[in-house]
Amino acid sequence: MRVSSFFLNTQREAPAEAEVLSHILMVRAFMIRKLATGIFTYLPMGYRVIRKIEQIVRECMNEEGGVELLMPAVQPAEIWQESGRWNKFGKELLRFKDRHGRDYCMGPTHEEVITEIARSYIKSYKQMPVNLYHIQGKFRDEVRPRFGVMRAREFIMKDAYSFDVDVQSAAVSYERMRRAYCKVFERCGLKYKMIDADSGPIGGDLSNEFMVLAHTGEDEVISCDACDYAANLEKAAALPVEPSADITFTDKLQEVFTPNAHTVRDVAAFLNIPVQAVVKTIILKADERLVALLIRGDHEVNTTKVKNFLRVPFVEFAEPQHIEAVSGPVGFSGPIGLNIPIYVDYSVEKLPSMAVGGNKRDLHIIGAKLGVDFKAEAVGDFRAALVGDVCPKCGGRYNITRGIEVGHIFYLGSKYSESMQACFTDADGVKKPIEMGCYGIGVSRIAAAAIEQNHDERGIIWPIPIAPFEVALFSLNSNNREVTDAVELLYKTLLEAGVEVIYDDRDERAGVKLSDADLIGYPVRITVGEKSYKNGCAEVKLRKNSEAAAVKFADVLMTVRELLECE
RNA sequence: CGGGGUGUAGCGCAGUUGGCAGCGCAUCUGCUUUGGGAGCAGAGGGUCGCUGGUUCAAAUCCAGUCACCCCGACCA
Repeated sequence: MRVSSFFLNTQREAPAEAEVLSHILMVRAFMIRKLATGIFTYLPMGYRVIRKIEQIVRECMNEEGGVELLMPAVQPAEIWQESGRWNKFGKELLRFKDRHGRDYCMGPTHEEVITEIARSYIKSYKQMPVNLYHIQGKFRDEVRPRFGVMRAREFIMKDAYSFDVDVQSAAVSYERMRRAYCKVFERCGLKYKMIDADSGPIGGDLSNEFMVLAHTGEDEVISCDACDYAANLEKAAALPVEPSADITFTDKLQEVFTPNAHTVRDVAAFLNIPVQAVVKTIILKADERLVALLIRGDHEVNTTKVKNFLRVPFVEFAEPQHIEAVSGPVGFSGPIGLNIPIYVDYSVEKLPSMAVGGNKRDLHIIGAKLGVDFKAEAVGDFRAALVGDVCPKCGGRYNITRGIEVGHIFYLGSKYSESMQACFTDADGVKKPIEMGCYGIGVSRIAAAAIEQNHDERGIIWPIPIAPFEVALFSLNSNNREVTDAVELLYKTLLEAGVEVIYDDRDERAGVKLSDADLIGYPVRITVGEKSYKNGCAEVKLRKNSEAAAVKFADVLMTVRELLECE
């Protein structure tokens, strides 16, 4: 490809709205253009990257038995009503009506569509296992799109769905996808981590996320400093923590007047005890009922854990009027005399006694004991993990790093097959719901994540497998006919050899071409100037290195091939 | 949806006692340049987000509205 006949318009300055580096660089390198909030055009340079990523995904999926199809972006409301998600999904689901007044939505995901297909055609155990996937534009009306294509409303996703006869077989399908995903991210040249994840609103039991490690990532990843355990903050186990040895605990139950003490910190300061000896009583709304959760003052509640423990669809903090109805004024709730179920975090159980709310304004109670002054419905892990917590696998300590979620795999079980009646007849003649799994990769997000991970002050440094072009070629003296002819010859040679080369044949000064090549981040750069031409050489340089090597014209092709292969 | 902020040329911005709409980059023309975003000379490009109000006069003051960005609850 010649730049003169390509469509390239690099920018020296990015729009002020671009905050993160990948967004700025993608705009400056003329890879994307915003049309509306969270809605982008992939310009030719950017689209080449997307296509490269798609192809890697395709190959890895096919290797593990995936079969590609293409489902529509617009979906009718009926199937969403059937699965029960038409009302549950929230405003992220962009709904609209057609000219006849029928309800439709832009597909944010395709469980409903694929399940509708599966139930129509998969009738026998002989037809499984099967894994269907497509790569397609999704639309989610995100509350706050940001960071360019990192969190766009319209984005390109690969989603796959597996269908199996039983749990054992589904586990094999899940494992194959896990393998395929690792291969995808490795082939894309990304440093990533597979972590345990909560399955979220899509549902199911077993779930892993694939995180690209980057400082600018939006997600927090817990990882062990000693072993390979890693988990989403939502999911990471928080083992019981013993109270500090130097605390003396009061034995005697006693009411204390605590004026103007509204936060745990205030109360601890007023009572002159450590924050960890003050226990918060949090009133939660779990589905339709209220429950109390006891958690140490220095810990935070993880509502996802509570939700999973109680096996309810959602858990949220109760409204003030509900809190007042069961436990007196907000800020003074306590477990003693409370007549809703009380759930206690492991670390609270370790406290010999504690300070708790008194269920009256400005009143706290010290010396309260679990099992004596109040009873727990259950004890469990309900808090968010912290840096320094003990790893459940090996006893090491937790670190927190940031990451960008580029892939997520779920075992769904029969969630959709039951609600949408996708059943098959098994070998024993019994009708059973199909066991499903679903597997997503954010294709457009991978491009952004790769930039976050691979760049310098000049621009992008693409990993070779997903670079828009492998090689950039140009003359440093475009006015010198001999030099230019030599470059033309090199261009022809590389092109005929099947190397993905972009030839910057514009009538520009060397500095312009060099800057553009660095900004766009082609992995290999070949230049010829008057000096090197006299020596019968071209200068070959890797984007990530600072030094160029002089290579005889006849050896350029071989050198390039070597570089592309071993890098 | 709550809190904060911004809308002036393709991009980055300036524009306060209210008085001819500006600068840099980019674009076009010519000459000179040509190994890391060239120099000089010239040119084109605007409904100052939109609507209404105050005023002889509004980019500027007031009201409303829309769009966009940043911080919080979602997700590939």
